[in-house]
Amino acid sequence: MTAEPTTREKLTLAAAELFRRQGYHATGVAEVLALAGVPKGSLYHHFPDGKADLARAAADWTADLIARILDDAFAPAPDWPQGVATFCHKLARLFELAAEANACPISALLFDGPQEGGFRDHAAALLDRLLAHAGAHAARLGAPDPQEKGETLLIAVEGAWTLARARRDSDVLRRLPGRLA
Amino acid sequence: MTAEPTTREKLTLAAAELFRRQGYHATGVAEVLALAGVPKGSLYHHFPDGKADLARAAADWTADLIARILDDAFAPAPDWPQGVATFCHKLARLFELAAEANACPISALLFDGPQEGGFRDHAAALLDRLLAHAGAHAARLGAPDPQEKGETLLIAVEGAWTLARARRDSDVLRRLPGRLA
DNA sequence: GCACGACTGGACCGAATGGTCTAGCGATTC
DNA sequence: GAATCGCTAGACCATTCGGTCCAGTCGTGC
Repeated sequence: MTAEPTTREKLTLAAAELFRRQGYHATGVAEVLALAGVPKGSLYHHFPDGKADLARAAADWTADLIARILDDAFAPAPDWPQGVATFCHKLARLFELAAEANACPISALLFDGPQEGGFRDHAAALLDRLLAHAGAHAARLGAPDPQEKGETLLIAVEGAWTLARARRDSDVLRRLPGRLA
Repeated sequence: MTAEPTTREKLTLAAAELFRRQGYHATGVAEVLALAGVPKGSLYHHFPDGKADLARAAADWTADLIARILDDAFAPAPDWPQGVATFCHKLARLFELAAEANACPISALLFDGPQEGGFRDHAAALLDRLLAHAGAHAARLGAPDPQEKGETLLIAVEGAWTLARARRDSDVLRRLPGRLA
């Protein structure tokens, strides 16, 4: 059974959703609260540093999400190219879920955040972990130059998402595997 | 001789700079004013719609800048791959100019803007013009499938800039031509 | 059933934001 | 040299922002 999400989870999810759609600075704390259905007091109980804490939690949650999608795509794949294909399709579906104004989860959540407090370094570390994750899958599947393969995938996905966003069409993401071959 | 920039130009430049570094929403009008060295009244004289107008002007200016760099790189190139190499190197230099927290000019200025008033569509149109521009160079240089070539270049540049930003190192951009080959 | 601590609920606050308004400056024209 | 007009200058304003604070509530251990 799905347990009722805790207040902390509700806040993290709402923040991740809104920060991705509108960006960190364009989103008010009140909006997050409204979407989560949680009063202000609770936020500052669970996240003493307020909005900045929320950004960190949302970034962590999103990095986990991407890592999970990465695993789901590559674990059953017979080789690297097929894993890439599955991964891109999964991302395309993720793109389509949020029809309006959906920035790339990775860049939006990792780079639009509080300017102080080492958020930037934290985000860079998360990205490096994702890169290593992708590289590990490439190595496991026997792809040559796995590190580079992972980097290329991430670069391509990042760029393709931007284009898809501009066009409001996931097609670029869907056709990315062909372009990478 | 270089003419003294007009107030309008000073404001546009300052806005483009700050919006790119920090994002639209994270930048206050006062900051733009301070960097431009212009009082508030002048802003609302030249840009009646205030910050939103500023975003449009900054986006236009940036799109022109990228188009100019594109032309500078591809005009003297003997073939497409060499043009790509030059273009990437020029972008890497642009990256290094703003040492701190520099988002990709394209995505930052085109996608982080006012939510109302068709800014999004305007930005999408600018991006399409850039794509067409790149495609035209590819066609002129006799590259096969020029439209696709242009798209691939833009996707790669967009993604590579993101990675470069995370690492604060333009290396990814510099080595992009090799990756594309 | 009482005491306690974790958590919720929301009124409240100072600061900062984007935007308005009007007085005045300086060049150009008659 | 007076009138005009494009533009500058910055005081001022309403609103919204993120954040604080404390009274109340609920579940748990005694």
